Amino acid sequence: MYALADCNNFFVSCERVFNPSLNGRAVVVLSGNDGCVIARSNEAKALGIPMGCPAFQIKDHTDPRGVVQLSARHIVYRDMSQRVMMILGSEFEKIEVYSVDEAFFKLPDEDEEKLRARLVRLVEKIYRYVGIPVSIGFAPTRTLAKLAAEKAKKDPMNRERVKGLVRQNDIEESLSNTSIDDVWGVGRKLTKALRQRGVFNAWQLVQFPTSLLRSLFSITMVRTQAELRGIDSVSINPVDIAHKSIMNSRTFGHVIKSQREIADAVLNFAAHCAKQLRDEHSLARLVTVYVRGDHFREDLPFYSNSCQVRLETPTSGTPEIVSAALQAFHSIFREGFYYRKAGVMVSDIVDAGHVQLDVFAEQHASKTRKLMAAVDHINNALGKKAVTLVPQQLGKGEWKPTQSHTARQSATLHIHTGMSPIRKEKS
DNA sequence: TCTGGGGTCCTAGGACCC
DNA sequence: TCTGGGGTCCTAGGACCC
Repeated sequence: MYALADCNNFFVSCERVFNPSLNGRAVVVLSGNDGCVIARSNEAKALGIPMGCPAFQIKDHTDPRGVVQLSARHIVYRDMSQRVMMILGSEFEKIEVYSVDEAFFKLPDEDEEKLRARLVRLVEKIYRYVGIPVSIGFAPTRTLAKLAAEKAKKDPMNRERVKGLVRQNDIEESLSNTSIDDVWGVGRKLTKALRQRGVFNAWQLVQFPTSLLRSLFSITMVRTQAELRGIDSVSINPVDIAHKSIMNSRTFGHVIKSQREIADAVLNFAAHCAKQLRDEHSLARLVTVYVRGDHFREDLPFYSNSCQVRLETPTSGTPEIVSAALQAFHSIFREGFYYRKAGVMVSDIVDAGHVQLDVFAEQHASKTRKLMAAVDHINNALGKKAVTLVPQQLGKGEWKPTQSHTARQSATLHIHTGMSPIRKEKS
C-alpha cells in the first residue's frame, strides 16, 4: 500500500504562511519574468484562471479586491518543502520525494480505517508545525494513490483531506468517474489517441485488451494500466540517486542581441551547473548549450540551435565547464538575431567516487578538486559569489529575469516546529 | 508590450561489430 | 564484392511530470 502526500496550492500556501492576509483571497504565483501563472489559490481557480495563464491575461474579476499576483520565491518554497518532508520522514520510512510538493511513502499492512486515522493525524501535524495544508491519498499502487490524493483535495465534504482507494468496488467506481486525462502519465497526446479508441475514463483503460494496448502505445502505457489494476509497476528514483542531467536556463526579460550579454548568461548557467555537480559529488562529461529566439515575435527572424562539447575527462570544475560552455556558445551564436532564451545542461554524469583517471588526468583533477573545495568553502561561509574563478560578469546582466511582485518585507517568523525559525527572503 | 524552469523515460534509427 | 542475422551503443526527438 502506497500513500501520496500532496501539498495544496503549494507556492500560494507558502506565501500565506508568511502573509496571512492572503487567506481567503484570490492569489497567484508567477513564473520568472512574471510571465505566467504557476500556482493558484482555490479562490483563483474558482475565478477560472488556468494554470500557465499568461499574467497579462489576468484582469478584472468579480472580486473587487482583485487577484493578488506574486513573483515566485523558489528558495523559500524549497525550505518549506524540506520541513514538510522532514515530518513525513519522521513518521514513515522510505519517503520518495517526487517533487517539491509531493512525496510517496509505503504504508504498513494495517486495515484501512487504522491507516486513515494515522494519516489524518499526519495532515494535522504538518499543518500545525509548518502551516501548509496537505492532502493524502492511499491505495495499492502509486498511480491509484495519486488519484486518491486528487479526490481528497477536490471533495468539499472531505474535510480531513485523506482518501483511500483500497476496496475493489471503491476503486472501480472511482476509476469510472475519472476522465482519462486525469490519469498520471496520460497527457494531451495520449488522451487524444486513447479517446479515438473509445477510452474516455480510467476504468475503460483498465478493461482495454493489454496486447492491443502494447501494440498501439509504448510500454509506459501498459505499466499505467497495470498500476490502475492494482499491480505495482512504476518506481520513483530515491532522492539520493544523483541526477542524470543538470540544467540551468532562463528566458530573458526581453530579447537580447549582444553576444557579450548572452555569453554572460551562459557563463553563469555553466558555473551554476558546476556547483550543483559538486554538491552532488558528481562529475559530468557532456556540456550542452542552447540558444533560441522568441517564438512569439513574428516580426523577428527566429533562430535556435544547440551544441554539445564532450570533455576529455569528467569534471565538476567551474573553469572546465564554463570554458566548454562558452566554446559551444560561440560556435552556435549567429550575429544579427535576437535571442530570448539560453541554457546549459551537463549530462553523462558519473559519481565522483567511482571514476578512474590516468595518472596525468588524476593530478590535474586533484588540483581542481582542492581549488573548488576552497572556493565553495569560502562562498558557503561568506555568501554566494564572494569568490569566483572566472569573471562572472561579462556584460551588464541584461539577461536576468525581471520580478516586480516579490514580497518586500523582511522579518523572521517563528513557528513552533522545534526547528530553526524560518527566515523570510529579502527581495 | 507581456507565454517558466526544471527533470525523467522510451523509442526509432544509424553506426558499428561479429 | 557480395552475403544475413543478430547484437550493442549512441543520439535525437517525443511524450510525460511538476
